[in-house]
Amino acid sequence: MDVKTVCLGILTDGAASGYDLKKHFESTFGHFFAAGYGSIYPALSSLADEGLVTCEHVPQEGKPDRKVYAITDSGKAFLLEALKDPAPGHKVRSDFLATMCFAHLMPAEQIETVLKSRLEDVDNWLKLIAKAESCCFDEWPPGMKFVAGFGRAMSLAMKQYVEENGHMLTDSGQQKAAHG
Amino acid sequence: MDVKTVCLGILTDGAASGYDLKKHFESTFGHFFAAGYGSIYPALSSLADEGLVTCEHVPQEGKPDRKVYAITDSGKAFLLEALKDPAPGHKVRSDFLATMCFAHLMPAEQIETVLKSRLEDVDNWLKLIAKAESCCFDEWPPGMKFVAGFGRAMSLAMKQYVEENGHMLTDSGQQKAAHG
DNA sequence: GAGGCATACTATCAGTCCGATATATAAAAG
DNA sequence: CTTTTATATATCGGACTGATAGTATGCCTC
Repeated sequence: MDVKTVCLGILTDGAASGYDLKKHFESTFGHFFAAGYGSIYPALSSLADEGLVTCEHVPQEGKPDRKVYAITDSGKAFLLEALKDPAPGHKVRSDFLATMCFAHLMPAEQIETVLKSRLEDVDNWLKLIAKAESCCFDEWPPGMKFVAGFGRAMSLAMKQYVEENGHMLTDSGQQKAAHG
Repeated sequence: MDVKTVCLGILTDGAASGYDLKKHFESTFGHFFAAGYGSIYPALSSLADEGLVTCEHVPQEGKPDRKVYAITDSGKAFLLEALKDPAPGHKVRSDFLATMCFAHLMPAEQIETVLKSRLEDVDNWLKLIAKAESCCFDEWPPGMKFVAGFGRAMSLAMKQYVEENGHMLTDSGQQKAAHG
């Protein structure tokens, strides 16, 4: 499942520009599938080349043309085929956990800063999910509701774990010993 | 935090070959920071070029030389500098959730296959974490214990959410309607 | 009314990473 | 006797990330 395929999926909900797609990624997909302009624009060009989407140029005053992309029948067929993967992956890439593995090499103060920033980050995700739900929940297909709930459940679990176990990293160790 | 930096961190625990590092990534780091040979070997070459690690060639009969890498003082300094990032990220890239967003385009049977495979995957992670703990828990620094517990907490939360909410995706919808 | 910032819209590029693949040997399993 | 598993190395194309860049409008503040 690459960015191209996800763009195609979003387009099943209506035509959109690259800019629109980016906002969609930020608001709804951000917590589990990030994509920036550097992925989206090449993806759309490539989809258009392959005939999976059409591109309509909408001139605007003073701004660059809006390029509005719409999915085609062969695009829909391609998407349904891509959705047949029986075991789609779920990967985590955590600089946070990689850093914490080496907590014994860090001063306690630095560790606390990192834990705090993680909790702030989680709160931002929770707010983002709540915001997305408050605006569109009733219109969402069941899948989007499932995914939003998933994001909330994982965020809450992370928050709870960090709050209850963060002390492991700063209690009793070289850090405290060096202190007293 | 790139693969290079994590390799450097692992080498603080003793000299190792690229092959050893790969096993380390699989057993302990796998659930939050995956890396394959395609990342590890170039990382080690580059670290050696920069003088952050040394490389000792150990000849072996019938097999290619073992190249054993050890961290240098400037390597340690580089690592401590890298660990100063106050807000290291934690990213999820989930083909699973991306697929579920479009569950309304999929037959119920396919959805159930996907959910089942996710639960199996979670169980594998749990087993992997338990195995790593059973062998090394007492020797681990606090950071590794924290990280293993984190992995378990998140895996259990995911399992629970999928088990309790998976029905949302197959109950009441085009799928059931088309059925009856 | 000048400066700064947000919003709207496009796009590219270097660096990095991922997955598959290739090569070679040997022991263990079937 | 053939396949699998383990030990070890390494490369390559394609994909993705994060930063950067350009251009125009409008809003707020000093």
